[in-house]
Amino acid sequence: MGSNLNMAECPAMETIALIGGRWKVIILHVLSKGTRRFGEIIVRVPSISRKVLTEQLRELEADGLISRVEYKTLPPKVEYTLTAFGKSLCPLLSYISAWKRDSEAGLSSDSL
Amino acid sequence: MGSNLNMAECPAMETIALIGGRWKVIILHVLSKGTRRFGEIIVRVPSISRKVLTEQLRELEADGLISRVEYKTLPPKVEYTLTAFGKSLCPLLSYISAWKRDSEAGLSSDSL
DNA sequence: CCCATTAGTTACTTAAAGGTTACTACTTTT
DNA sequence: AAAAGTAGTAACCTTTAAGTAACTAATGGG
Repeated sequence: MGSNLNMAECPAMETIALIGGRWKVIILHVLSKGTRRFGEIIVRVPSISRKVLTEQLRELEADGLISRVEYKTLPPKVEYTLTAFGKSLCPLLSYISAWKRDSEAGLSSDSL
Repeated sequence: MGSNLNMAECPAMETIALIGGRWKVIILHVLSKGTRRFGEIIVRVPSISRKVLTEQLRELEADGLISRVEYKTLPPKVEYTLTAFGKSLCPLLSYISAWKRDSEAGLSSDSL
């Protein structure tokens, strides 16, 4: 408590807060391929529980990265889609992935 | 336990694991300006405790992002420096910051 | 009547992260 | 003798994240 001053001054930290959840990168990646239902997401994110998936989706929604549309059919159907804001994250995630793969290609990681 | 299969397949998640610690981005930012001693880092990272700073530095060192050099003088002196691998993160952090600032510039965030 | 289906929720437990306070080591300075 | 300075450690506590298992709602099908 009382240590969030830094956050406010550090855009990189705010971004990490947005995508730093245990499963958020994978969920975002799944949704980058298109709209998906709850059940479609869960089978594509191995070993996540329904409770945790629900939590992560709610947070992503609260942060404006995804939208949730509920159809009042039986059985229920809920669709999740990246918002424009969420889509704007995709190049960033690609960049992050690419950095990791490049670093594994051995350029500078064996300096120790 | 037993859910790390995904991590291994997701470079972006591995990167987040590297820089996702509560203070890592700030610490990396401080060190991007040059070699710093423990006491110099702590005054530049407001409200971090010595214990937590030590922990974060140890993790960054274990991940190969920074190096730690201890001088056996009195009083003690320890210097922390970004490795080449750590330096390779700087452009990525800039990119992440820039994305956040751009998104705040209002382009797509007001879609809700 | 009972089962399946979908998208959850509830209650509970465990693990990890973060934080506070006090203490240590060793030498120089007062 | 006591205090200052540096870089920590140790013991302990709190908060947050994550995970498990069982349960719900509403309806169609057998």
